[in-house]
Amino acid sequence: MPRKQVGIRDVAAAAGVSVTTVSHVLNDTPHTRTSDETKSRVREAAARLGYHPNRLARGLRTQASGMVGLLTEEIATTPHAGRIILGAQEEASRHNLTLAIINSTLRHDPDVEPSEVQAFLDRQVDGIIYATVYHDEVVLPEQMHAVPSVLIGARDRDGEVPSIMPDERAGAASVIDLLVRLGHRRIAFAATSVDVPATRGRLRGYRDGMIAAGLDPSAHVVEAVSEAAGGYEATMALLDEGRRAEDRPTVVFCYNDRMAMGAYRAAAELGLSVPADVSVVGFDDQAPIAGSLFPALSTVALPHYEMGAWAVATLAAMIEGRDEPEVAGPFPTLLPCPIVERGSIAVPAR
Amino acid sequence: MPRKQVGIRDVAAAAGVSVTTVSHVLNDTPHTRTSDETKSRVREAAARLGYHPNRLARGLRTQASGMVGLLTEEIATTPHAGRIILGAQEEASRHNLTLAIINSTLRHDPDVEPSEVQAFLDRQVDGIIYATVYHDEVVLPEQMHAVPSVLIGARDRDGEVPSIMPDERAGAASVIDLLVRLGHRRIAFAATSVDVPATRGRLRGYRDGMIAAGLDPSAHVVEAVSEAAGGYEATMALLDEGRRAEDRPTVVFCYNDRMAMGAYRAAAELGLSVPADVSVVGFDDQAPIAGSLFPALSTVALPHYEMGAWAVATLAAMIEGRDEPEVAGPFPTLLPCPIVERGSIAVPAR
DNA sequence: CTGAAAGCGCTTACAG
DNA sequence: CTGAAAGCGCTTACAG
Repeated sequence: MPRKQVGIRDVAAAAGVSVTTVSHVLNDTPHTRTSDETKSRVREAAARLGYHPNRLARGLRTQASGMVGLLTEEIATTPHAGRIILGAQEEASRHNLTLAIINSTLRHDPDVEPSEVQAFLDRQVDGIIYATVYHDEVVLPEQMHAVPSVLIGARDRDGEVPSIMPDERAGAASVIDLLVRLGHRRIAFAATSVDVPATRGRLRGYRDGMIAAGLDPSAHVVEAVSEAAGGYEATMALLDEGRRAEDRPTVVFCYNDRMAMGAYRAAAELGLSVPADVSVVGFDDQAPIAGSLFPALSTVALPHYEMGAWAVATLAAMIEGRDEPEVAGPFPTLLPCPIVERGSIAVPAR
Repeated sequence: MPRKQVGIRDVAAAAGVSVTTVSHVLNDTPHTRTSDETKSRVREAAARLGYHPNRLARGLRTQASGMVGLLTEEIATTPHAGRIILGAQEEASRHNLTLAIINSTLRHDPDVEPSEVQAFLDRQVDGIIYATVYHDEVVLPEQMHAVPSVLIGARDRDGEVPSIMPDERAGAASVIDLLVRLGHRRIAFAATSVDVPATRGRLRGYRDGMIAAGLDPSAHVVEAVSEAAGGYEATMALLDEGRRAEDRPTVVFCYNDRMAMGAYRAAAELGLSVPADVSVVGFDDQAPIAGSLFPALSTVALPHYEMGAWAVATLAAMIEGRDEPEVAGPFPTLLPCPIVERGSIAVPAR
């Protein structure tokens, strides 16, 4: 069934020229003159025979495989990994690169597994992306320096590798700014205690925003598990602990969308309407929650697609030896997390 | 920085043998005798130099790249694509294959884009997987027959290519069976009208189950959009349209988990408790909904990981020329959709 | 038991 | 303006 592949020699024979000429014409090799007549004969023959250069052979010869490797940490458990892959893949296509993927199992130590990097190097990838979401700082294995590398979601402990992270802190602060401008003053934060970059950044951003507005950054902060159940408990504690209505927070800003789901339920049980009685804000813009709640959840989006695309674009620049600004640092580059306004925010009742 | 790679010649020189011998030893070539002493000298030299064979060069020589290509339709919008990729990748690792990924844009016509297949063929992939979720039948481009190919989530119109799909129909029927055994009789189905394989299969399964139990398969079926809002409306219509409690369905089985989310809200607004007053069942086991609702949603899981793994395993068998049962057909192979029981089902109140 | 040599399908100095 | 030839790093008949 795999009928013999047509090679450059077949094209050369059909066009009555040498393989050298075919290569020059098809690749538009610079500093090479070929008569227009020969060129069109070659192109016509290539098209007629359905010739497609063997990228393996070309890669061996040029020492550039045209492949980049994406190592994702626990792709299965990170709901947004798909968008990182999508961004990386589409950017790769634009650079005529192919994306290879290896899933790395989640580890407690932040070190990248050398054997997984080696699998890519055996394939002669032109560059490697390591994408993590659970560590803020990782140690890269020696081999990773053999080719251009970039990091998504973490910082290289040795500071040598370009990296990019969402600016969770600024994203959280911008939420407070928006709420304050709407007239809110008693803005609660349902935090969580797991020690990952996201928890620290979002809490800091909340505090930044509160302080900038001259509000007490710790009056309305509670901690709970980062799931719907935790959001429920936190919201119950925040809204129901015998407070008079005029002391009650007018907004519950949740560490993530799952907690916001629990906040909705708590509000409903307390007979409070979202957003008329209490506004709710999430973080992650996690499908399908954000759009499936009623009212639809206002939240902060993570730039997953953009990080994937940035990683490949940066790699491409490094591979081509271009000195793009993103290659220069300082690292990590921080990407904005835009607020996605839906129906769960209103001006405070009083 | 990319210090010169060590090649097979370096190993040969270090071990004092020919490259032929190095190749034989490292690959355990059959029908080849090499003295144990030479073998260990070669292995030691390879280890000491950190030699890793160039897979590009080997692929060119053996005409087998060791890569399989996964073409996914609109990975970004299918929440479970990640698990297909994970299953495919882990199975690929087991076969010493590398997974390359290209995202295909969603089209209305069910034809695969030839240029995307060609991108893989240019890379000399040993096999191609096309994964779709929106079409039940696709037309494969001519080129796809150049290498072993398999289909996920759709059937090849020409019936030549092995394919696999979730058995949505049997999954839905098994839910009815479970509910009937618990004592339910008035089992409603919140259907949807979009014409994709999943909608038809699930509705058919519901009917199969109802008929098998001697129940009326159309008394409690309503249609709505396949989102939370549709589930809310459907459930409202089902539970509230002036029915007496003894006519009211005791279960709302929803086309998908998003609709089930809306069903919970409707029940809450009607003052009905899940599952004491009404049981709710979803379909998809879509993270993070199923586990974030309270009570946690009983639903039907889609075997995404398994389909990804099956695809690569089948491809590997075809590539190696083995006649595994899965290569024989008939197609499509149907994979079971297991029920995931959580807290949203109870025995009916009366 | 071991090795010299051809060749996979390209690109690229280099020569004419 | 065009082509002969070397070589990328391997594997594999084939010979000894």
